[in-house]
Amino acid sequence: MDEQRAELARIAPDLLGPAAERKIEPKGLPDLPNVQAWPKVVMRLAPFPSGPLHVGNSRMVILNDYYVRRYAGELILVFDDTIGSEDKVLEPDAYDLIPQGLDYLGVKCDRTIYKSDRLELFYKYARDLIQKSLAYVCTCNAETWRKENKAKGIPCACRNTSPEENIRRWEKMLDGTYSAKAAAVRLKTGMDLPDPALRDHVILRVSETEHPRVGSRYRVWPLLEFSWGIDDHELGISHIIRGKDLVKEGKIEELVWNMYSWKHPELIYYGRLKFEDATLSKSKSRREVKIGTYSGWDDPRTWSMQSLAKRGIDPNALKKVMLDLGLSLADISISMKAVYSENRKLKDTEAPRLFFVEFPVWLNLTRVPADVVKAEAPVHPDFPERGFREIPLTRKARKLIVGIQGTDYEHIEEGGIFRMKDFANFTLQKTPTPGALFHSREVERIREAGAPIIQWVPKEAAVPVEMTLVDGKKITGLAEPAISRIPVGTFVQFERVGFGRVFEADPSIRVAFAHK
RNA sequence: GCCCCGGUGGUGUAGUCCGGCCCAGCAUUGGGGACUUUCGCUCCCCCGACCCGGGUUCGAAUCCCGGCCGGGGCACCA
Repeated sequence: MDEQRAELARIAPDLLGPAAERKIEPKGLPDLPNVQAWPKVVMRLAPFPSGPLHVGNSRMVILNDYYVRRYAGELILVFDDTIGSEDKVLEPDAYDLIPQGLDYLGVKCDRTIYKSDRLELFYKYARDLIQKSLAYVCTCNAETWRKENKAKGIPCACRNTSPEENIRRWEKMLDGTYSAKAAAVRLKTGMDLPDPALRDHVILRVSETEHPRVGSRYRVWPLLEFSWGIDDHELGISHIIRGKDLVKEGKIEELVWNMYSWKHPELIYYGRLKFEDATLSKSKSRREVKIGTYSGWDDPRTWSMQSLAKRGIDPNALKKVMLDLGLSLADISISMKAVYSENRKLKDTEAPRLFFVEFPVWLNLTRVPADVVKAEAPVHPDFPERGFREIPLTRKARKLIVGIQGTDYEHIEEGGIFRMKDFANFTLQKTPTPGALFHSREVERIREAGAPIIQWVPKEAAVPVEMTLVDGKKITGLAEPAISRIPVGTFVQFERVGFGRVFEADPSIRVAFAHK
């Protein structure tokens, strides 16, 4: 290699220079294509309001927001609230839940638009396309059309009817003569297209379903590919970043743009994203929230932005992970561990430390010097200036009892030495009424022995705490008294247990577990 | 059946367009260690990858051809 390079330097030195100086693309996300062709980068978020934003949807939001900021562009929130279908149902609450999720992510939209306000616009274009014979009203049975026409690439009789006849049929769709399924508008994309998925796709159809915003004012609704074919142009969208589940729709959009000779927004797709440790199902979440098996839209099992906020997940942790995925078209499967790792880095320094014991085994302590009436533990080990939490050691009927984690009790052998963190060293007595014998106070003794240092709670002052786990299960445990002075909303660390956020203090303390 | 898209360590990603700065970088996970009165944070170390086969070339993760494997579309859903 070096020899070759030397040889090249000898025979053609000028070839080396430019190569060496060639601009290396910055690491990270690529530039947006063809930016110079647009007066301004304009992008859009187009959620279907069927529920709150969840971790899966967040990729779309984060990516679009990132690029809009990078190019100082404009971001439009467009509720893609066409009528949907039997399994894609509009959820009225989503109109509030989605903006809440955007707030959590720190995403600001320049304006908000509702697809359901724009039906007349789509009708205008539909009529125009029909008049130009670029679209037709098809009254064939959907299933037979699929089998006999689409699959075989054979046009149906409706395709060749006159524009006048088609306008008459169009009026019948609007006035209710045609009921749902009886007729639909097809775009003349071409029956001879090699890809059957694209052949004369339906762009508007009849639905009698009531809409949460506009009620039953409209009975003809556009499909995504058509409404966006129009709106991406009408709204001046320059760049579209979305999942590759929409590439077929993108192709149909392009056909619409071509029919009107409109400039094409740049289409950028990314692959499917799965989480190894999170099952994302809006319809299931919706069901469970409705019947009350989930605590609400902030239940951890929904994986909604609300649920992450409740658990104290920093939105920047999610953003970091999502941006790290880039714009690859490959389907990927990642773990929430990546988000948790970022979150720990971001929030470890702020989290006050506390002791929490889930299934306490009560130990009767003996030979603790009488002058020991409290223990002091740092609020945060790396920041002594934040002070200490006091853990009172109150005797009752001359007994001093503390609780340790059942698993710790199991793991420490009879007579084994261990340390109750920030308190003292003991030897364990696995007698019928478990106890522990005071051994010493110095932590050095434990270090030398390599013995465990565990968390504990005093029986007399322990505070009951309910903790919601990631799987929705609620466990009840006891925390040290200092937790009573922790404000609601604080991200805390239960030492040796994990991080969580106090989301309620009255009437009792409740914590949402975040991660280890 | 017809169409489309992917394939770099366990996971994700950079590099691929414009072949040599790549015996492949980064992050995370896992393992080990330092620090530490937490199984946290921080720091250090280690394990670990270009799907396969041809071809072009002085040189291929990168270009060409052929396979293999995987994902997806073919809804009057978004």
